[in-house]
Amino acid sequence: MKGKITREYIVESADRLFYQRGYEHTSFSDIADFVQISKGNFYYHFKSKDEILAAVIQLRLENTRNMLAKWEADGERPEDRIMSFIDMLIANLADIKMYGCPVGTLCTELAKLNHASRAEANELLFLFRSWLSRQFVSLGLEAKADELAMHLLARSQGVATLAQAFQDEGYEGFIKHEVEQMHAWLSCTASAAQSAQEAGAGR
Amino acid sequence: MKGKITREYIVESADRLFYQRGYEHTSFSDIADFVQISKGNFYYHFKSKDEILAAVIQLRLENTRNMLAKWEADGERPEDRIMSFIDMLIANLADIKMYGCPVGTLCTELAKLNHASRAEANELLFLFRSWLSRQFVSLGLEAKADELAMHLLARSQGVATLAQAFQDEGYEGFIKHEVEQMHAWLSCTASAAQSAQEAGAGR
DNA sequence: GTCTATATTTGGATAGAC
DNA sequence: GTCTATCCAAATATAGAC
Repeated sequence: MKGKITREYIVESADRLFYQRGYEHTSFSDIADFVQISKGNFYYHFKSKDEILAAVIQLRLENTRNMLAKWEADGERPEDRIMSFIDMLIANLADIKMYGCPVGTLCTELAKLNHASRAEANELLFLFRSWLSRQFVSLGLEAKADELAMHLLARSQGVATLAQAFQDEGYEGFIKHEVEQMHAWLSCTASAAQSAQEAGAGR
Repeated sequence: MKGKITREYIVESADRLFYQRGYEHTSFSDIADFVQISKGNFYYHFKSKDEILAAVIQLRLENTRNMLAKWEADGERPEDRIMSFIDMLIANLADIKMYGCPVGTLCTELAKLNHASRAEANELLFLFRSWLSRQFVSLGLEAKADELAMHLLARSQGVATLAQAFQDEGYEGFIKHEVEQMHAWLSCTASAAQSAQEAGAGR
């Protein structure tokens, strides 16, 4: 069962390295060095670099699904659940400043490479989009749910991009400020939805 | 003076290729093939790949400065000028769907590569930021000008990222819808600034 | 200024011993 | 399952002829 462990360790390391350095800029040797195995052994576990990328994306998909399920279980109201999404920017502040959003930067890179795994990477984004969309539906905003989901997703992507580019040249507290604004936007959207529903019920 | 022309042609071609395929993923041969010169000749004009990237960034900086100056000259009110920025998303719709934002994607890539020219690429983003900031100052929003500039910049970056990732899977008219919302946000911000100023003047 | 030819290095990938 | 040794292709870069 040693193989299982090594394989997992490779995937986790590659995940981290791809995030920090980018997929193309991370070589087999980089991963092998990090995991401290020989390149030959590496190929016992993965036949190609594409294959390891596919494994990394599968791992991320799984982790993301678990995270979304947890948010779903933990958040009482839909607003609370959406808040979990927004607050990711704060929870991962340090990493985002250094390496951007792991999902967005991967999708951007694979798009330029025209890589075979591009669609799977986009599925990561889509997971967030459809999850957010469902939350907005729960808020009673069926008609605009997907629009609102895309809007919020776009804003968090934009914040991550600028946070990484400017790092500490961004005005102090840029991310926190944007997060606060997203909170405000969400409260506004949620309460508007509620009064619309009450008005509908009162008719 | 043939050299001047060739050099310029190389830089323009590299600019385009770096945008479409990414910097690291574009090889010398790719550029040489595109320009239809030999690799040997290539090195007469540029000693290294880093050097050509630097030239490409300088070209983009120059083009950006010219564009901003034109917007400045053409737009009557500050709102109109800011609108020019927002409408870039529409003007470059097709390219953005295919390749994302040329500035954002370059900054993201160079950040991961930890590339020497990273700071110069960021300067491109900074050009937009400080220009937008000045427009908000003209609107009478000195105190919040940089915040508002960063906010708008982030939103346009986010829209570009999602537009590229989802391409036609995004709901129909995603970019246009977001642009409309940015217009609305801008009108709202501008008129609030105006009434604040009038209230101040009326005191 | 432009070419062909070639050197150098790196990264992806394989063979075969242990 | 892991290693060493090696191959191959691609990419950066140089030398020298025209």
